[in-house]
Amino acid sequence: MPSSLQVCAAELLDSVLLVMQAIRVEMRSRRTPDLTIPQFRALIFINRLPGGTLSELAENVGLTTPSMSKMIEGLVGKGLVRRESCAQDRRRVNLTLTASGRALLEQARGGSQQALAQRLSSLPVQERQSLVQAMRSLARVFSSEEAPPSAREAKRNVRPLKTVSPKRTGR
Amino acid sequence: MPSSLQVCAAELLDSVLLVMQAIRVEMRSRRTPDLTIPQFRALIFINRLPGGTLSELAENVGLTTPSMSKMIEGLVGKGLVRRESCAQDRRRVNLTLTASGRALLEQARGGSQQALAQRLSSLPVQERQSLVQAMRSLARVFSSEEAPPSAREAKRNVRPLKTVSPKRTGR
DNA sequence: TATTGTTATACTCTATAACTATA
DNA sequence: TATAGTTATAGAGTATAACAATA
Repeated sequence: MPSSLQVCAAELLDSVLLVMQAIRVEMRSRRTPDLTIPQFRALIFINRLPGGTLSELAENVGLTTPSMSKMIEGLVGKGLVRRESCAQDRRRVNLTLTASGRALLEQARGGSQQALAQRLSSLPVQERQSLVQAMRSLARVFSSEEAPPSAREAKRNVRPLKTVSPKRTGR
Repeated sequence: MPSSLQVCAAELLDSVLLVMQAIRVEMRSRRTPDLTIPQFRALIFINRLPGGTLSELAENVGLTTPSMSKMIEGLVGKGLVRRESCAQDRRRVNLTLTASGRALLEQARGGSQQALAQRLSSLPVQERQSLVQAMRSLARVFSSEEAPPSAREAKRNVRPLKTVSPKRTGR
């Protein structure tokens, strides 16, 4: 049944966009919108892999290294991230969260989680349990460190292949 | 079991962020990054509710009306959206997709869907079926037109309540 | 010479404030 | 007077290009 895969992907796409919107609304609704979503994702990454480098982070979040360097500069300035040059290779930097960074991450995550929980509360318990199982399947498939080859290649090679850069800036 | 709801929300949050990242990577990887994600979401909304107004769209996507006005100006310029003043109330505008707009939306959606399908292909069929069910539960809970009261109130009221606007611009 | 990260510069997105047109 | 949308202006985010420091 070849359509099953496409149907599944379509349903996933729709639902993820819907849920993501709820997360955005929640993040915007805070009195102090402490974090942008890219910053949120950066903190999540650093928290998950402390001591990672700028390049790794940039690739994961999907920014160029100059942009990420600037973002990190801001986060260091706010005391959320610690940036230390690596002992073995002094060109690199090691990124870790400060206590404030961890606290803010937990707060942001908690707020989003709370907003989702409110919506989910209207689901029957059984459906919630199924949902948890499904989310774990998703996490397994999407969190693999090696991204699908096509995506990675495309991401790396698309720019060099272009002869005239169409000035696609600022997302 | 009160923790179950929180666990569910936490799993959902993690997974949605992961999947969203895959979608972003895919959209960025195109030769011609035709649409930003906010533009993508605007087209989705207009497609779902043709004839909607600028304010409705802005609220749904989560932009101010001036920002949305500018975005629409661009989309109209590209021939993707049709903007007509409303007959009953000539202050309002009715937004609809052009044929090109629908085509581009389908293309963008298809690309994202394809990227997701590639990841999902490694899931056993049974897990995919469970996933589809779970996504339908999610869609049911998150697509309700009346957003949870707290979120809507927060969104509307937070700015007027502030005495000193902390210049939170540019997301 | 190659690689990691930063600085310089420019452009896009989005916001707030002020305005126009209509109700 | 209140409301829908636009225009004016400014700030934040991100990109490309050029550079500095280290390997």
